[in-house]
Amino acid sequence: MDNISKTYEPQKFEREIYETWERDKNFHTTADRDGAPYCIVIPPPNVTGQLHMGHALDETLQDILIRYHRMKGDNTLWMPGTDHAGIATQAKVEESLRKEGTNRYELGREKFLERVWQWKEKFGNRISYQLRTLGSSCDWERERFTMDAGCSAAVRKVFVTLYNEGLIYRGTRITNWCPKCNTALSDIEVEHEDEAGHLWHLRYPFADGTGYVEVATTRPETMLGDTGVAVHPDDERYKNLVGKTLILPLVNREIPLFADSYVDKSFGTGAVKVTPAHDPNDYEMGLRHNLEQIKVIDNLGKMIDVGKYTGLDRYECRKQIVADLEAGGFLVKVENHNHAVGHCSRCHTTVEPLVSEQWFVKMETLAKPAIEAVKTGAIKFVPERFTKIYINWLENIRDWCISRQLWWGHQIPAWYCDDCGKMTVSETDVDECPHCHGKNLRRDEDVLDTWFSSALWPFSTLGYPEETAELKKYYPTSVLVTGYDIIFFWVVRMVMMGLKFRGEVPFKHVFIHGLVRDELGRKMTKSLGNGIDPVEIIDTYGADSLRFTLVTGNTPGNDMRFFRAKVEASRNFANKIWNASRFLLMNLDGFDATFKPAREDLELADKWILQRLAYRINAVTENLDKFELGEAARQLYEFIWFEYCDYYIELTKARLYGDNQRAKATALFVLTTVLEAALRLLHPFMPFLTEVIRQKLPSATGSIMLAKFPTVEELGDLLDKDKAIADAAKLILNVVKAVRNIKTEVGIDSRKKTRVVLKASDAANQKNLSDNARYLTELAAADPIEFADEKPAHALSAVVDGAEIFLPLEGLIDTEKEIARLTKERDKLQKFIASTSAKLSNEKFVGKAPANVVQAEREKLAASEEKLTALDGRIAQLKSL
RNA sequence: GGGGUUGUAGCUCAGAUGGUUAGAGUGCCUCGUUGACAUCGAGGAGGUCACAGAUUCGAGUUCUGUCAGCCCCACCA
Repeated sequence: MDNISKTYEPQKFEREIYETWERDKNFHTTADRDGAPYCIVIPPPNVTGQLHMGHALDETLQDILIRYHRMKGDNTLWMPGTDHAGIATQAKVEESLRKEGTNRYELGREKFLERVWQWKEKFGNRISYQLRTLGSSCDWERERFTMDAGCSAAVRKVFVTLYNEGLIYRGTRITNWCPKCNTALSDIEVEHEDEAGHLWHLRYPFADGTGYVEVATTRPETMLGDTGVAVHPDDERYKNLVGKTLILPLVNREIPLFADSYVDKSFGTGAVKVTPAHDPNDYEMGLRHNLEQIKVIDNLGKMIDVGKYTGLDRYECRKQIVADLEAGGFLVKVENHNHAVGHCSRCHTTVEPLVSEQWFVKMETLAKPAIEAVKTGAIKFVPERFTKIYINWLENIRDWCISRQLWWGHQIPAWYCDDCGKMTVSETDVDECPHCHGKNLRRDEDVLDTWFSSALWPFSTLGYPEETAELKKYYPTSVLVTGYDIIFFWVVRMVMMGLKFRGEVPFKHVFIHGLVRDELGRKMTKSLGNGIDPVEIIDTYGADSLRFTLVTGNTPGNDMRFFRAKVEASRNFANKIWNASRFLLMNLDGFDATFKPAREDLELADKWILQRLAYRINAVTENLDKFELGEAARQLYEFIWFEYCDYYIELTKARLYGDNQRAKATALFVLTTVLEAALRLLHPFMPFLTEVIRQKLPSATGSIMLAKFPTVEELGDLLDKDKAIADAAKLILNVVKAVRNIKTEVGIDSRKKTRVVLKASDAANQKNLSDNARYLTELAAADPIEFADEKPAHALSAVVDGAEIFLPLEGLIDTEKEIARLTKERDKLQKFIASTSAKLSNEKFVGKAPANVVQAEREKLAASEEKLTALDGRIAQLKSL
């Protein structure tokens, strides 16, 4: 036997074990291998930085599913990789440039991209290291990156195809613009937040001097770009005024008063100033009424072409405009007004709607099949409630702005000819205009939204656009594991692209998890400084402890709170397993490992633990198949700690320390068999611990991660399914608990040997107790044990289903207290009997409830009445003393 | 404005298809180092399952409403 330390010390073996697995290529598979395909593509972590606790959860869930299926014999592939995360990574690198006192424009595009690639190398490696630390069994030989050659080829092919089919188009539109990131954004990259703002009421005079119209606005600075004022066509207040001309204050531009049913009569004054160049609604109205678009805010959020305001920041300009309006007598009043304001999801700057030329994906035709796929069940969400969120979003989708004015990303494959002015979109680079054969071509400088390449991830990683063996074998993948926060960003787009380009859904299940929050339930963020580094947790408690913590104590799809006390509990569980194994190994030392007991060698305890094992195998398997990973983990916790350690190990000690070699060998065999199976069941959750222990067991060969996942069938003859075994065990354990209880109530050490007198309720129970009396001695220090028909008067007592228990403890018995204790017990029982018999005398219950339920109630009642009689007799006896 | 979700022991949370005398971890109290484990063992206290109705023989579990918290979506200036 190896020396095995007294406590669980994961730092001593986790790294080495992972290296062994990787060296032995245990993570690797090939398409031609046997087994049903099981494939997960990793949600590629952003190369912006290192992994956080949310990633640790995501990867743990995936690794559990992957390891489970690999052990089940499936041809299992976990595709790893990382995402270039265009805007996010670029922002990080720009920030570090700022610290060096330079910027990307000074560096130039080429040099800047070199810097980003260096960044990518650094954090990409860090992420791989973290994934390994966590125990992730991904196929590293297949690691991918959203900007590698293969993914780039996929992006080009998809872009060109969609363009040729008219599903990608270029157009001038009003889009969300981040003045700080200096790029367009898609709708979902804008986060709306309620802000306390103001509603300014302004007077716009009529050109003919007949008075004025009062408008209300939350953004007075945009008035510089106003080209009209709109009212509702049915608004009586304005009906006769529509068509008149107004003079825009400060600017003195003539603008029309017109009617549009978009306007809400009940809001503000019922009159809206219209700024087509800087508000999406006004933009639409502007189109309907042929209004001029006057751009007064530039890409950086500064005012342009507006006289004395030119060059001012938009908020600075607001102050001045308000002051000038007030001075001119145009400001009527200012009200407080809360409203939703859009912010850039990356840098939190207030988004500025701007008119610009961008590339879009037409969503409607792509969205329809994506909705169908979920409605028909081709894709199933777990938990199911996310289906609704997904469908609802897709049914209200708008075109997707995919161009970004960034440098880091997939550059758009479009070229403009300076000679003929025509555009060419091509999969391969273009150096000659196909229209005029001119050579003066400029490539579109924009890059694609990072989610464009992510959308192709399930098939680009499997080889697309090549028709590879992997693509044939593993697509559609089995399950996508991700957080609910990126359903819109990523899941829907993968489904759309998968259906469009493969004709099949990209995955059959979407397993959604929640966020990992801090101890107080707050999001872990950099600004709060409340993030916990998974690697730090792993260093102190081990990866297995972290994994177990992340997967237990919450329900799929719900957020979880993370704190160290939880990890400590998991670590203690690991330590428990460690020590149970240590106990076994110490006893196994020098013993014949090839011994196999006959069925007759097994005693009650053995049969019982094997029954429990069979039960847990089923429970764990069923729960894993339902994605109830936490429940599966809980089953194992209970089995190992409460059944295997608390009872079974204790019940083998007499045999292990006794002289009967065959009995000892039998106990060791069952101990080993059950532990080994439990380790395999637990392996997906705690891969390192289970590997290191199993390798020390004499029976095991090879890595546990390639061993078969336990089945009830493998127990074969050892498993005795007789229900009498469970009943017998239940009686014994109930007596054990009762004896222990009495002892501690009167202050006797539960391990101090005490004489116990038993009175069984019938012959079967009597036999059971006497056959297994040794167990009572081992678990409750009942010694000697006697059987009697009479109730000893001077004794402490208890009643369980099937037996009365007496502890004749002369000198320790306070009769009054004993009566009180038993009376309390009696009253509780009486209450239960009252409610149960009421239930049973209710004809409706007996008539309508299922027969088995009624039968169960009858049995409970009978047992309780028997117990009550015994208790009453006992109390009477004590009172007569 | 629409949608989702949560409200169970001091704290963190489990409790499919309605039927247990409602559970775990942690914390608390009492006791315990005879050879797996004090990262432990034995025992105990602690909950009218947010509130009000409804359905049912029976509801923590289904439905409706109320209150409270959280989240997502949303172009009322």
